[in-house]
Amino acid sequence: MDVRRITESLIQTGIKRKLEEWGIPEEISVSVEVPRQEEHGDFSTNAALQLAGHMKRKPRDVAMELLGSIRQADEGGWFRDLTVAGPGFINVVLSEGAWQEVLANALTKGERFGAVDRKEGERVLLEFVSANPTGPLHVGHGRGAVVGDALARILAFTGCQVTTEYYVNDVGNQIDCLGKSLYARYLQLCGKKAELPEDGYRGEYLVDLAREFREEVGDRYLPVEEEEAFPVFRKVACDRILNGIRKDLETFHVHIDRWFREESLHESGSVAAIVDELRERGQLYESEGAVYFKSESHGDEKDRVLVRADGRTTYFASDLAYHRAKLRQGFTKLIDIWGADHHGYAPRLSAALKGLGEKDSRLEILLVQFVSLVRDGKTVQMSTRSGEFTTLREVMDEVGIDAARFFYLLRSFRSHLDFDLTLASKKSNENPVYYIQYVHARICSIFREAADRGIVLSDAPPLSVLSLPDETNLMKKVARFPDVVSESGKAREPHRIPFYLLDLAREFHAFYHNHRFLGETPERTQGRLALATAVRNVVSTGLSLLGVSAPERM
RNA sequence: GCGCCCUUAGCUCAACGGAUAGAGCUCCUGACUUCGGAUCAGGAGGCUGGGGGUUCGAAUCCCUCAGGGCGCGCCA
Repeated sequence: MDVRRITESLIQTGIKRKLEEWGIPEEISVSVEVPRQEEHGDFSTNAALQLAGHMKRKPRDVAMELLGSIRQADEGGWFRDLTVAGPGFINVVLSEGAWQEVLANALTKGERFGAVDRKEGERVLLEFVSANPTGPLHVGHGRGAVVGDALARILAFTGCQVTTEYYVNDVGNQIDCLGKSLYARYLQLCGKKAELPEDGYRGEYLVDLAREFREEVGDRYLPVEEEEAFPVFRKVACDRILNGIRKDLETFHVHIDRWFREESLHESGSVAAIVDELRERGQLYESEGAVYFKSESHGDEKDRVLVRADGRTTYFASDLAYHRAKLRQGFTKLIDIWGADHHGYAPRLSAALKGLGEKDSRLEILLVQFVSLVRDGKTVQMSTRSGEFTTLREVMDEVGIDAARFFYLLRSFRSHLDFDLTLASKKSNENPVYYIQYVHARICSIFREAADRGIVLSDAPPLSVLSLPDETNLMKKVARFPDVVSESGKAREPHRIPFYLLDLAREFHAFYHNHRFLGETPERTQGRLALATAVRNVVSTGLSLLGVSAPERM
């Protein structure tokens, strides 16, 4: 039950009737909003402002007529007050009964309040992290991981069928280079002089890995020819690093349903097939021995190589086969979450889907901007190649899972993030994550105290006693939750939820300070405990959508 | 050079084309004998980077300039 939806439909009904009367087709977009200012009511519509221009009438006059029609449409007394304000807005105040009805619904639904149960929701494949298995996850990957995971939770909660997937780039030059780097490290440990490849991976983790491997196999690969030894090292490096990544994500409570290996596309012949298909569709041509895809004609800035002069396919070819495979599995929406450094790649992929005759609107690419770490007010420098980077594991250890996830999600992923390690690791009032968790702990504490006093919340608490402005305001905040979650999912903006929760927490803490939950009249105590229950449920559900725990004690 | 993203309070950031641009942190001043002070109340802090345009209405859309980030491989 979404207050906004109910309100919106009543307003729309009223407007529609009036439009029919006036003989105006409903092509004008009319919005129902939650005003920023409380004095402007619970909801507000700009309908009259939008219509007045077309009708060549004064907005306020149009508003007056619409208002009458909306009032008529509201047969059940959902609205308490309708007024025309400012340049011609129609402001709406809901009746107390309406809010109480929502609260009752929130109590019935419990932790499913705000959830959408849809049998045939959109089938979404959400692909994220997909970091090359050439090193441990760092703080940048962490952001993509949490954003993707939270989005998956939000979409699932709002009625989508979501599958999460990690695309493993386990073939190609970079993996070859990784294998060579590990091989060099191994030889070095065996006391042999060996140089890392020019663009090799210099991180300390490969030395550790080489040591671990040598402890298992000893010097067995010392006399083996490089060509023979190399594939072994490549596989060992790739597998073990990927294993580390799996563990990191697990620790971080990031859930991946499927791990999709690039190599499987080669094994199954999908890559070759996609090249053939594009050739049949007349999308390819040869130049200087290489095969190009005509991506420029589909909106990319230039044509791209699919097959190199030496006959090997490019990463782009694999990626095409990969996305085609995803679409063939019946997903109606593919969401890819990429690091912002890959943004130039997006037009190429959409171009390719068009070239394959697919609707490119089924592909949505979200670009997550970079993360800088800040400690004690100073930026921590990072560089993957030199191996000087802060790993996700280190951040989790330093600030904790809850705080790390929360800090990642508190900002729009479309903007750069300064991750303040000093602040995030503080277990004090400066740290906003505890402000929210404290609401939950506090309410649990109230119920512990209630139990001690022998007070039990009844199944049908008298909600009509909740008539104080502070009580109504808290109810209103609770009632917004379904709308916030729904919008957060539609806009692909998880950060709206932490902001909402901070807002709710503020409202609750203020209420707590000014009123008592226990010790009033029995009816009032029942009503307030009901309200507290609803707040606790919303906080708990909201935090779970972020993958953050809701502790009973802190 | 070309392309994409960003620029909002001292700092970090919000704001579905709407009305007087909001939070947190920092700084200052206050509050509880009660259910948890990881709390609450108040104050200070802004020409939304500059300039044009569209609109009844612009932080938001368009153009332009300036500053910052990131791309522009037969790497992935």
